[in-house]
Amino acid sequence: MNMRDVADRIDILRLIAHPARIAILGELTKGVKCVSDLEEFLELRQSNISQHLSALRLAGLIDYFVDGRLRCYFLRNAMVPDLLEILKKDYPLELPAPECCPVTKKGKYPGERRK
Amino acid sequence: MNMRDVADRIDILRLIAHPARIAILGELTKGVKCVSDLEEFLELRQSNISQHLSALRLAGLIDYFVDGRLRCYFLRNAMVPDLLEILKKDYPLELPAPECCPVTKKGKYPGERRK
DNA sequence: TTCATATATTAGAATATGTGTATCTAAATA
DNA sequence: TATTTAGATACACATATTCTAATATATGAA
Repeated sequence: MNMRDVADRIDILRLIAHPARIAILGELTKGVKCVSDLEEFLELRQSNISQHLSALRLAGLIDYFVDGRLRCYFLRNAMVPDLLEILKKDYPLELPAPECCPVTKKGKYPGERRK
Repeated sequence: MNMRDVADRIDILRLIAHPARIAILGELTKGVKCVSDLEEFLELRQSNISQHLSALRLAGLIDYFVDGRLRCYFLRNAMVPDLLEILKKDYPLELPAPECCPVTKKGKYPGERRK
């Protein structure tokens, strides 16, 4: 895992961070879906869905096979289910503040500062 | 966890999906840092770092306390470490395609289609 | 006080992103 | 062959994001 990979994954993160694309990926996580399946539960124009699918495919997150005039999309990237899970996971509302100090008030910088 | 929460988290995801902000959050995951600590290892103008910090704080991801003229930032959101971990985690290059068909080739739609 | 330091804010330009309309192609079917 | 259906693509426009430069503010030190 080098830095380039991390940069690539940040690009992927940015691509995914959109409600329609999250919804699409959520469906594809459950199984193969063709575009008209997706149209049923996304309140978006067909062309718009197609555009999102195209972007996701260019990024290598999904792919499709052809069945007659259907295009059957499926998930290709293993990071996606993990990301979707985090979006649903339960978290504490806030992490505890460092002990040294109250939040957004005065405090003492803990440990050594560099330089 | 309702839909509003998911939408909020997608917003957070979008905010985080930026190299500088990932770097900042990565540092804050290790501990409290003030702005000039961050300036040392981010190759960005001070004002730009300040802008990123401000955005992250408005979203509730981080907060700070004041130590003299330092602002000491720390992590406030528990989803962040999980996200950062995913960015570093090892994944198979590609998920297996559905058995029914070769990728981006002809195949048969698996199971029942709806409608 | 005055100065230096640490950080924030503002404004604007450049660029990227999202979406709609219209059009296009390929496959299935009458 | 002509039509319908499933889906993709092109273009235009609005909006959002990101960065730079300049300026402002607050604190501690001289």
